[in-house]
Amino acid sequence: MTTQCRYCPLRRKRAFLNLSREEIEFMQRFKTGELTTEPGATILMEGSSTPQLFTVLSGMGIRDKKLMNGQRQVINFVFPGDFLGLQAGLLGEMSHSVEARTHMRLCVFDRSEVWSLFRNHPSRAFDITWLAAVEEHFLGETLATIGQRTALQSVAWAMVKLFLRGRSLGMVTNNHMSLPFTQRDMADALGLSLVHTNKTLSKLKELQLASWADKRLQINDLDELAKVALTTVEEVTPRPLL
Amino acid sequence: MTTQCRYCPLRRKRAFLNLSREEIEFMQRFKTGELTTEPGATILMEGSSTPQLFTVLSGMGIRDKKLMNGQRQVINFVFPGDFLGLQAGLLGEMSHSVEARTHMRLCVFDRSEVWSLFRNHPSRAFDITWLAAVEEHFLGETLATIGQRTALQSVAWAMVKLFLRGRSLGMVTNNHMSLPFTQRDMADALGLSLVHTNKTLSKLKELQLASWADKRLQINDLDELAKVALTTVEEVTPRPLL
DNA sequence: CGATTAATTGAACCTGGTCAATCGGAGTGG
DNA sequence: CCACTCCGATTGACCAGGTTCAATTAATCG
Repeated sequence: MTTQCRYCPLRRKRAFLNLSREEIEFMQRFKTGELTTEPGATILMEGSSTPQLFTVLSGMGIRDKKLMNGQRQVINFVFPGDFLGLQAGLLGEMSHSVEARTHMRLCVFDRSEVWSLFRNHPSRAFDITWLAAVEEHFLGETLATIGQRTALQSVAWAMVKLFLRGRSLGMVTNNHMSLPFTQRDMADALGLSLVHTNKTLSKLKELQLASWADKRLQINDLDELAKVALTTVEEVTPRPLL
Repeated sequence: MTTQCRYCPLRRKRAFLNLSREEIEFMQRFKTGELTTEPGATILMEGSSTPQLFTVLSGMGIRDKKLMNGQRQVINFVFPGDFLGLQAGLLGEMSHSVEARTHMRLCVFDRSEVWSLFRNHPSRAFDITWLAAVEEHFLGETLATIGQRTALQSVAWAMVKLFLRGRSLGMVTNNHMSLPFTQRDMADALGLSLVHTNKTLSKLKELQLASWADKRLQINDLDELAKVALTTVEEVTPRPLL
């Protein structure tokens, strides 16, 4: 028994734009089921072409890709509300994998319906493109981070971004939020070595800016952290939810 | 007097998918003019919200963004057929700038018509999303490059990608193509220093794999270069042209 | 001809990587 | 309940890929 879209708990969060009743009903027909996965599970595999698209209902994960010498690049971190599989849906093949890092619940859509969505529901098509543009925007920022920021700036930047994203989803209590990744995940996301990532985290803790232990992130001074990260604190703009 | 879409010289190249006559006529109505720029000109500015979208008819450029300490990250290189301004068109604001590196001719579209495009022409809307997905794919690869590849691998990778892109556009003659960027552009694209980029280029030349001088790129051994770059030689898939 | 921009080269230095060992917690089997 | 094993986190020592500084060359331009 799957949740009705109209009762979807995500829709109420201020991180997401509201849909009209009619739009919600359409998404309900688009939806073909729900998927539940355990931590560590691979939801989408690089190079594969799955018949499904997903929206994350709860839980967190990572997108990553591997190069032929075995190294790994974490593309970004997956949060509730994220739309997965656009690449497979449009290009026919995923360019990265998606792995669960916690228990996850996913809303499942049928890839073959994407075209009918474009044909019959331009506003939803627009939303998909909107999400793709946001993703592109974010990847550009990440590129600038890995390419230009120092290790300390990079780690600080990642923490600011993760924290703001979490806050927009109501996951923050008392400057704390759950961050169920490993230091290796973070290292591979920032193009740093595991060892140096660890030492950099120690330094941020020592500076009393932020600490991350036992899968929990605590931010002590967001503004100062952002300053170190060469960025500014900006609320995440509400996004469409599919 | 601007070119009629139906006579657009780009459409004939095998890098692009064919459109039906009806689709071409629609694009003709969507098109509002042409823009010509000189090398160095800024076509779109980071943070601005321009009323225009562009398709590159000829010439090359770069997309880049600056961080608050003055450093610059080149996001990628702009080729004929590229669609510019999607971010401003959808998100209302560009997250990066676009600068011309040669004389350029651009096809101009009106941003306010984007919505009508989604409403009335789902196949074109689909194409826009397709392009956004390709862009996302490419940025992921770039991320893996900057994050995981060594300097030699990175520069080799960039050359392979640029060469393949150029070849798909018919810009290659005898393993040569025009590459009107500076070493600084390349350095900022790969997150390397100018000096080290220069030395790495020397090494690739010394290895008889590729050389780049006087704005011309010459590839001597594409397969071997790709091997150094930890990648494979894959033809660029034909893309929609807007 | 001076001024500016891009490319090139050498040398010193340092951020961050590699290697290696240890620790602590969670799970597992005896 | 303890021994054993894994895995992630942590720390120190050493090292190198790549940065920074600095100087020179070459080409273009008013």
